[in-house]
Amino acid sequence: MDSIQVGDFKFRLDLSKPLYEQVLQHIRQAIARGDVQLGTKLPSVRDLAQQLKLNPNTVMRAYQELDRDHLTETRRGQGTFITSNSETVEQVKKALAREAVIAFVSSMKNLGIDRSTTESFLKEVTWHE
Amino acid sequence: MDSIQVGDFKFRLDLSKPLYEQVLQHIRQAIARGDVQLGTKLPSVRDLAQQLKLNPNTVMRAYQELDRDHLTETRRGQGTFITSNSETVEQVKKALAREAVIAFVSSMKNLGIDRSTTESFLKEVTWHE
DNA sequence: TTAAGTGTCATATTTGATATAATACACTTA
DNA sequence: TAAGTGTATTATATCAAATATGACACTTAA
Repeated sequence: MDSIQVGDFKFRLDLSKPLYEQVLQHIRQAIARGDVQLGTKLPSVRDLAQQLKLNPNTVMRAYQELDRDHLTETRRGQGTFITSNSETVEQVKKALAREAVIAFVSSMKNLGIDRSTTESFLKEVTWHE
Repeated sequence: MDSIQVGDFKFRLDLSKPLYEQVLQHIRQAIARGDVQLGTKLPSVRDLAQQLKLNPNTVMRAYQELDRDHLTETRRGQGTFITSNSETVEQVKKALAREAVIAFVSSMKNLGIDRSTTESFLKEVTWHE
């Protein structure tokens, strides 16, 4: 259990990818899953940085990308808040799902694996929700 | 069409990932797909490097990883040859497919998307072989 | 008004993986 | 022997990521 709980969010960081990207993904997924209430405030840049032992700039980069996707809104002097627009969340969620599907299908096709075989592979996976 | 044909292999390199990794993937996928005959010789390290305008060390790194997976065998002074063991190829192919499936399922679960919804997404994809 | 907490910006520096450059060595084959 | 193989070594260059540090503008509550 090398994951860190900060507010409503759980983070598990490693060296496989850029840290700012991992922070971004964790928060984005929490929002997409509905693990956090819409409209609530994210931890402050400095807070999160301190708790994750990261540089504030690294956290800020993640927050700015969330803003770009309109998953968050930043109010100067107040903080960064999760959007209250559930439709935006739904759109982003679908977009991310689509990306994942495209990447997956591409991988399988690159291996020369056809549709039905891919579906078979998928059926073999035990799916703990 | 910014892809380069070298022997039986087609390469399309970009800046999204390490070059040695892309070279590795292209060759690995060609073998897995059965696009190249088992037992045949890969382009020499120097040849491939020259044609792809890469450093020989970069190509060598890709070749060494292929060797590690036993997809190729290197004979000193002769070159690097694709394995003749079709079972090995089949194993690697399955392993790569499994990896892709695992990663995909993980992504979908991280988004809070269940199995049946995932299957629906998959059905929406047009699958040109 | 003030102080603390917010996001933001700018600049410089460090770090680590990637890639290149240039040689050299050992082996095989024609 | 010469040309073609893979391999190893050392040095250097490059670039994105991450850090360090300090400053600024705004909001809120004391």
